[in-house]
Amino acid sequence: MSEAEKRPTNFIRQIIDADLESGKHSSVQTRFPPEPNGFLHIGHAKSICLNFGIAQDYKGLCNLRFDDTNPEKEDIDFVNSIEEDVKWLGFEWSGETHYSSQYFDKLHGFAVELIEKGLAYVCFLNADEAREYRGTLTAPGKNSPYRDTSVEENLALFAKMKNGECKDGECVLRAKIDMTSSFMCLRDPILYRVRFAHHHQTGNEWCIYPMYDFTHCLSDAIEGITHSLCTLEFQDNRRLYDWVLENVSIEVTPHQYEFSRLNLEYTVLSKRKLQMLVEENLVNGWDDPRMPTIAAFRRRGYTPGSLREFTKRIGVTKMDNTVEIGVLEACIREDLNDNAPRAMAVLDPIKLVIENYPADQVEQLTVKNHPSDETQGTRIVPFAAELYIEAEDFREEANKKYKRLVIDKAVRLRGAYVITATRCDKDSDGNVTTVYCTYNEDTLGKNPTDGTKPKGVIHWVAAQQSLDAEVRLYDRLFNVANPAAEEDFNSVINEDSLITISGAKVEPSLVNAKPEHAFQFERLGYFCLDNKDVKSDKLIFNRTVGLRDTWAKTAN
RNA sequence: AGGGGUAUAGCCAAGCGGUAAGGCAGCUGGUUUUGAUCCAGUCAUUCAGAGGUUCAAAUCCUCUUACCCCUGCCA
Repeated sequence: MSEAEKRPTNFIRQIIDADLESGKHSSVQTRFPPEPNGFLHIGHAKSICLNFGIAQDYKGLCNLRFDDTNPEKEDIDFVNSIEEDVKWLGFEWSGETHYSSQYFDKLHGFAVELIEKGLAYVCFLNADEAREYRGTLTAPGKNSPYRDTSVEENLALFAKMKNGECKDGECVLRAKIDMTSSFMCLRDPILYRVRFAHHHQTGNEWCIYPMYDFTHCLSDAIEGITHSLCTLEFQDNRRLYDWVLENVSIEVTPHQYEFSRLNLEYTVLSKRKLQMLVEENLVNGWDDPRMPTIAAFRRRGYTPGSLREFTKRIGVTKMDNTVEIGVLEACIREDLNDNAPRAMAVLDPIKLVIENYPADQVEQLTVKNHPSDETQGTRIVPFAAELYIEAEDFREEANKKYKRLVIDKAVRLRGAYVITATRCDKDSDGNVTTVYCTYNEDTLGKNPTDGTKPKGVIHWVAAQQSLDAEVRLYDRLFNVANPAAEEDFNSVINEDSLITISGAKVEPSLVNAKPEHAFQFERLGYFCLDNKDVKSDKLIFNRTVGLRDTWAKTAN
């Protein structure tokens, strides 16, 4: 990871610096704790880079821990995809993968300890009753009628819960804290619920499952986490996090710190909403390249480094924020401009016939793979009398601002000769089908000897030698900057978020393209071979991102 | 007066009592066989607002305002 040059600074790193200096901690231990109930998205990448980045920079460790306390919503497939995504992003977790479910025995023991201390009780209030007893934001709650059950009886009841003698939802184990607290999460929060569900890690061993607030802090403590980083909505929960650790017999090292979650314009970043997009078939799965998931960015041609750079640029604070997609695009363009080999592709081909070029001749031109990085070498590109060029790169007539092919005007064919258009053919609808031109034989690698210099450069492929390709052009999924605020997604979906071009022509060297490895199709943007779909008769390319286009901006 | 948080440029974001970093976006020029890249320049007399302390305030104090989060047997 070469981006380690300048370390980011943020309030969490400042806390760690202080903790290290004061001797509160001698080393740093973090963790990334996803629930395996969906795919990781760019918001998770922020957390991953924060946690693993801190571990790297401070020579500490970072665990990967699945927070798997809700078996009904979780799945082993998500465990696998999450591990894959973290590795792909370029991080290695400390030791084996951890699971909160590994600690179910210990957690149970701590629950028993709380009961013995008179700090937890089994409550038979149903969900509706519990809600009533809880009170509201402005009104205090009232004590459960089961709050004063004896320790002995609570122990027996909890044992029944554990032994499967209570029905689903019949009762819960609650902490005895304060039903009048202004922190709602301190109004006797639920620690355990009864759930006869098969768990992807523990099978049918348990029929009671611990809640997040009870599990997370203890899992952190068990693993020796020093700095437990989470998002802002858990700020209130920190009081419960600390309460549990203070009231149980465990060596306490972890402290929770909260940072703001990432919001990105023109997309949604909540698992629930992403799941909705998948289930309603608004996209083609979690890894549809229009999704903001790690898997989707990967499929689209984003590099791990570009995503890491993005998380570095957006920073870590406690301020609510919505980042413009331009920041993300700038990151991937910067990476790919330096590293993606160039190639030529024509998305909307029209024929170009060079009338003074020998009809049966094919030249094998040597073309640079990168305009300024010589180390990327060269490749062979065939040149012949019949080529394809982009339909929008030709006009019969145009003003001086149009720097492409116009009748009686010259342009450079990228990496080849200077040509001058002479005439064109059109179909019955008036669309240009073929452009005729002459070429200047003495312009390969140099400007015309008459001192003129063509004002434009256009890309091309040789007609006979080119390959057929399908090209998928992606754009933002939503038409509004903040789709999450919308009640109905369907009304703000961008109908042009995917444009499939089936008749593209690409240069022959692209037979060797590898999935996910982006090329710059000159003058068009960055594209990579799709890593999933395959067609026998043509290559399938995804557009990662277009080139910056200041001309399009002023033209419109 | 429920509680917990946050306010610095269009969007992110440094700053931590000594006179407003940086990135993205934008705007001006220059180079260029990609309308890309690259290069140079430009872009907050002011930090949500009002008071106060100080030689000195985005930084400290007081009040006000706006926005976000909290009433799952989700995480």
